[in-house]
Amino acid sequence: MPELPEVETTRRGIRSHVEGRRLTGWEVRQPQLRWPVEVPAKLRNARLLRVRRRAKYLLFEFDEGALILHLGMSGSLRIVETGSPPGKHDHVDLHLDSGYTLRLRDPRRFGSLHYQDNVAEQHWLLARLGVEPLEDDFDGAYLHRMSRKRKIAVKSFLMDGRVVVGIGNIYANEALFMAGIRPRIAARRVTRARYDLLASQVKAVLQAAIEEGGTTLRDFVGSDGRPGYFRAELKVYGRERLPCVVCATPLTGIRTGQRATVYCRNCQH
DNA sequence: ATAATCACCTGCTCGC
DNA sequence: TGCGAGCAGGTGATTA
Repeated sequence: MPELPEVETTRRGIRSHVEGRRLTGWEVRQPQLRWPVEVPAKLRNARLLRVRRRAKYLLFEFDEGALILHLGMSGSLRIVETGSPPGKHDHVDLHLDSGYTLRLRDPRRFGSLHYQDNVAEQHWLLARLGVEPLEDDFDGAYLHRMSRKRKIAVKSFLMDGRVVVGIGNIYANEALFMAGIRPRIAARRVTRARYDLLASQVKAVLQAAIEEGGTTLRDFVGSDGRPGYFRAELKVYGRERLPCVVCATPLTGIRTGQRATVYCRNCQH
């Protein structure tokens, strides 16, 4: 489940292989991802200037527009030699003038590939997104201000992409644990001071995961292309009924808004 | 307007 | 051993 750190790790892993290259062609073997795959004909021989990230989207910028890629739940990118045989779930190939191909694999097909002329952020998928969690405008004051009328669980609030992007289920659980906040508390009832702590813990856990991805980053050439998932560092996610790493109390597993939620009833209030 | 639910899709685990 | 059921999860669309 690529979350923001995994997407960022992917970006760093592939950028040196694609930036500055021309797109010589492509193959779309399965056009039905979450939305129909878009690769306009005018991109042939276009130069890929750079790869950026916005939320969990990877933006491949060309002179006149950008391809907008989302890895969904099961997507991954790898760099392969052009002509190497695709696997069952290798849905899209982008051929580069280096003799290599950027290959998208996505077994569950929750990912997407769109094209947007000019600035990628003008695309409807990106237009209403909230702030980036690692930028300075994401802080306790922002969370406090945005939550004043919100009755939803603070965990659901934290995962609302119109508020702040890139915080999926795994890191929402982790950040709330680190901040000592119970996931089901109404967002509007969390104090400014506690939002200060929550914002800083969100940054810390995402940054740590990105650095972990950097250290465990596999070679994106010829490998399976999947960055590490920070598994060893997770303190609550996937650990229901196991002892809390701080106080040894068995962790509580619940569901908030259809999502698996794990917390420590002793450490989080 | 906000909140809750649904839908998309496949691989994997589980119980029988 | 085989098989259906349930689950996982990002996020836009739909319903309440």
